[in-house]
Amino acid sequence: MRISTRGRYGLRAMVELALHFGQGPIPLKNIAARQEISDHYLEQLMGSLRKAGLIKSVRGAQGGYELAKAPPQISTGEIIRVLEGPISPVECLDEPGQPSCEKADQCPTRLLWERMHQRMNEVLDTTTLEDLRAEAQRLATSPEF
Amino acid sequence: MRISTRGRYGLRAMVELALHFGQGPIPLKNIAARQEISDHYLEQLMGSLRKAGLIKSVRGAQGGYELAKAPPQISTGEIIRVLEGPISPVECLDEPGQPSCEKADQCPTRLLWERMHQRMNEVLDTTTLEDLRAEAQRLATSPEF
DNA sequence: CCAATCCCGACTAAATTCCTCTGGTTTAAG
DNA sequence: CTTAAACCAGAGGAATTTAGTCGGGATTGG
Repeated sequence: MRISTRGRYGLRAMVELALHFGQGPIPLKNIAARQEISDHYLEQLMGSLRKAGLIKSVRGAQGGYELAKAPPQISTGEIIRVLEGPISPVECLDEPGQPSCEKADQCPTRLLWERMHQRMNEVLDTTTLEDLRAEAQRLATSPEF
Repeated sequence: MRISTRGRYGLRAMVELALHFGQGPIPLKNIAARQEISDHYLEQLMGSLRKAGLIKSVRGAQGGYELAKAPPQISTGEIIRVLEGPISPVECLDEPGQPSCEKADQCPTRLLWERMHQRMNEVLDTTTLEDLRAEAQRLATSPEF
């Protein structure tokens, strides 16, 4: 029941971009170094985030990545779902409309999974990148109290 | 981000036991057949549930398994955690007190993981086996309306 | 006794995760 | 124009986890 490194690293990279939002592109190498993530691996994650339209890339020398939208306009749900796929405790809840399991109408445990699913996604959709950016700033400015 | 077959199958078996609570031990073979789970595999899961004190076993002919407590006294959290281990989106939240990561004080993403962790476990701890037993009964008695 | 049933540990095939590696293409700066 | 910084794309592979299988042993009611 874990978020994998894709989601964790990717989210950290996004927070990093949020901290420098509006300051032009940040090279991947810098992010990778600061977050202690393998360049090549992070490159894969950034590719996914770019294809999803959450970040923009600038190629060539002096290039890098930047957020495609302002931090308050990006939910952590968008980020995590791009990197991890649908966030649900069981496969049969992946597609909202679809039952996807012919026994769904007769499945008592579905009640529990639906409750979990709802809560998890509620958190992801109401927490924005701005929240994490602010938290990062708070931690950096008042570290020892 | 999924509950594995251990948790899913084990929970279904527990609901089965809840439906027959107070009627003496149910043989594993019956549960496995009704839930379409491999006997041997389910045996492993029942072993874990027994060691955790959630079910009692009766050995020998006419033996089987039964709940160790009444359905309202068993939370789905107890069941799932026995079978899956701690339910948390990231490893560093496994131990409640422990930070378990030396950078925890400087980790902005922790905010998100804590929120998710709290909600997930809230659902697990407030949903009881009785809730699922009642749901099973409801689904069985009014299936087509 | 013996058949039904729980108990236990070893093993394994398949899937997933977490990367690494190679070889591009694009572009700013000198 | 050349070079080097940077992004891009996809193959591959080691380690881990998952989802079981298998074979036998222990207990007990009839």
